[in-house]
Amino acid sequence: MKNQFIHTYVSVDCVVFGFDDEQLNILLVRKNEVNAKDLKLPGSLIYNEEDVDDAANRVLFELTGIKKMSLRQFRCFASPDRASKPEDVKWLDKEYQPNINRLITVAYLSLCKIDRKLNNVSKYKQTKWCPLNEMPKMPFDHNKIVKKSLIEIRRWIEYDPSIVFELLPNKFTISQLHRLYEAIYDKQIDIRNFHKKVAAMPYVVQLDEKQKNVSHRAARYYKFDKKARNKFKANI
Amino acid sequence: MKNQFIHTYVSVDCVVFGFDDEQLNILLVRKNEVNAKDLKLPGSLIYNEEDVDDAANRVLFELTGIKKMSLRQFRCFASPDRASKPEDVKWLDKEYQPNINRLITVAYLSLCKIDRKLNNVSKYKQTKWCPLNEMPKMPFDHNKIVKKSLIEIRRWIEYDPSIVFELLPNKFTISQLHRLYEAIYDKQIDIRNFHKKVAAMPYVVQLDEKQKNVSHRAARYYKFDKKARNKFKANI
DNA sequence: TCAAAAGTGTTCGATATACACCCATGC
DNA sequence: GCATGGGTGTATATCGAACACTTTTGA
Repeated sequence: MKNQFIHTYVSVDCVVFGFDDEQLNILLVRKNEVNAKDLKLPGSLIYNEEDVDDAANRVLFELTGIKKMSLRQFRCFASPDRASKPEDVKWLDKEYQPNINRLITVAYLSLCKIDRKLNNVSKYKQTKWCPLNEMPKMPFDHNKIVKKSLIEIRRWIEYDPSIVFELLPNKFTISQLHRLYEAIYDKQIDIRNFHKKVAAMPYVVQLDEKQKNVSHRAARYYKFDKKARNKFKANI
Repeated sequence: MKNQFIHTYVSVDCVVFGFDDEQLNILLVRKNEVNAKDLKLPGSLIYNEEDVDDAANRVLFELTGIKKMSLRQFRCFASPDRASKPEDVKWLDKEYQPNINRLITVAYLSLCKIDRKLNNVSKYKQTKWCPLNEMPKMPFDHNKIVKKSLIEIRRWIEYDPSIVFELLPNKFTISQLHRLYEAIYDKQIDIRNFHKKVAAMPYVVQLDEKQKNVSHRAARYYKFDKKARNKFKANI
């Protein structure tokens, strides 16, 4: 047995984005009491007969109860010292087993409606939607992963603009969609140009329904039409 | 020791693109005689104290003698059966050690001038630039990796158009650059519009030199100016 | 009637596309 | 002189950016 080659555990970590009508949030979890204050990205070691994509799907299913969430692998993080801080080693000891000297992780992006009822009870002591600008200090290199994920989510949306609707309720107003775009790109977007842009999306369809009991002109609701999206995609 | 979690070796595999003035090529290698006919992607298991990026740099350095080649991680391939074909297991036995039951790999893109003298002697029995449309059947999931890499290289170039110059000689003609773009995007590009496009790149600068001994009007040479590129980038 | 957010068009500049002929060179 | 590839300009369409006022509703 040559010893110079790494022989290691591999994990997945998921950066799950949500949108609270004001800003992007990321779903963090706390699993046990070792470091009571430490929230982290949801993740897991991967099993023997499991692909990394399947492991990410499993983690997300345990969190949300959704079988096949949209997800996108974006990077393997493998710095030799990413799991070497004493508190992180301690956490690994307790959560998995002692003597995990090194841990490689594969990071995933995913999107989730923020009002989705989560499987709080089963696996996690706590789950928390955390606004992007209030990220706590997290264990391992999770802060670095979140930072990189912001670049990737923009690239993902550029590649497939229709995924943003996974961040919105089934019916939404143009205004909500507008705020979402502003949050993602972190800049102001002219509302008139934005209306035109949305009008050019055949997969955003107007509903008959309007807002009720709002102290201003009621906004129309829209929905995302998946079939129209697929037809539209096929034409490009 | 819980047994259900994967405990595995991790490798890197590099898809190195080159351009032969007609089409894109990929650099394949053959390391030993076990499967004498099998060319594969250059790669290596990663060492104990090594990051994956460093491992990819090491593989590329051993191939080309270049210390810091441009490279880009694009995906972790971890299907449980990717290294389970008998001939692949046999290869791992011989090349590394027996009983590697599973192998996860992290795939990288890189670019190399095709006339670069390679370190043929040292490590590889054979290295070969292989045109994209003549890819042989390769071991593991290397054919799948190459397929995915084609999508990624376009995304990379869109993100940073100036990397294409790593595929061309230090001095090149517009015509060469034109053929390269056509090969990358696999479509015809109008030459007049292309000239305009190049003229708008401040980092592509005309040289005084022209082609010699060609049986047609001699083309001007151009070079890529890295400093101008960086200044240009900073302005965006 | 006031506050608050919804909804709506036009103009301009930049960028991408389509398209055809003359030029320089070696043989 | 001819075959081969090099080099050039103009017109049109498309897309994104800038910009301000009227409408609807509840309080």
